[in-house]
Amino acid sequence: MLSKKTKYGIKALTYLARQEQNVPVSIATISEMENISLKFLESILLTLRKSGLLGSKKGKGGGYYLLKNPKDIKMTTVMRVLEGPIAMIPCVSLNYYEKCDDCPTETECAVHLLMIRVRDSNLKIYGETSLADLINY
Amino acid sequence: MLSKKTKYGIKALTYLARQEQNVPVSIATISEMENISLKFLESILLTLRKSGLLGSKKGKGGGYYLLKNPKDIKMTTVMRVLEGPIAMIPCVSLNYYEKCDDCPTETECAVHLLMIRVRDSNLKIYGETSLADLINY
DNA sequence: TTTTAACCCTATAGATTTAGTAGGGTATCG
DNA sequence: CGATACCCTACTAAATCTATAGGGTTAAAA
Repeated sequence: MLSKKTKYGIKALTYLARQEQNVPVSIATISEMENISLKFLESILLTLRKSGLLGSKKGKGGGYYLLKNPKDIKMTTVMRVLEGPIAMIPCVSLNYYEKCDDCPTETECAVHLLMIRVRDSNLKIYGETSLADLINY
Repeated sequence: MLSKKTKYGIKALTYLARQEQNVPVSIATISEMENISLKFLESILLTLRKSGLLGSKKGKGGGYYLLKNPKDIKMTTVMRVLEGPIAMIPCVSLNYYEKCDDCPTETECAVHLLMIRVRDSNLKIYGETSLADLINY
């Protein structure tokens, strides 16, 4: 299951991507427009800023804004920042690999084999989808 | 992330699928061979039996066995039984659909759009992979 | 018929993760 | 200076996961 954190994070990013000019938008505005709890959203946007996807401006007229063009923000990055590894199991993760305790040889593991297929297919989708692709409805 | 329950369940199913004859195999045997906690495995096999994938035989010489040919057991079924919905979010689930609280119109939701793509691609993989496909390593 | 192997089933508990909430601190603009 | 808005840490309630406990039932073999 996708966490609310990821869901809200993507909604916030697309809200910012839809702005005509790239001026700062306050947490409060995004919170209202997208129906997201203000304090929860605050912590999500903080994560996105620390990851390098968003910039922020403090004080009156401040808020968050995208640091890159929406078409240059791949969902692979967004998902890794918000949801964590794209692989469904550590033994097939490219960035967070970890051996299974219970498998003597992972090439013989059915789960391993299946999850490699799932990982590759999901990586393909996230890799060829950008923020810009998600706002053209 | 894939739960241990699903992981162990798939490993148990493939263990049964690898048997030459379809004779009952005890929980204890599978537990030892696949390094899975006996009691945890017991509850997983119970789930698989109740879902109609496995049959069981009580008493001495008893155990669990597949009710169908491995090539006729699609991973779509296995995943739904063990892990639950294949969709990553209820608003794109075919079998467990639920509307999001925060979305006025879901056709305009970026998350919805993205997760439909992910769901379809995963459904395709699970649909064209059978238990038999996973034991040919 | 008694013993033993093996599944049946419910309840519970500890650990972890999720989804927030609280509350004060800091920077900026007018 | 004071209002606005982000910064950051800590905490908590609820849910989920990963088992474990323990007794009950069935069936085959001695």
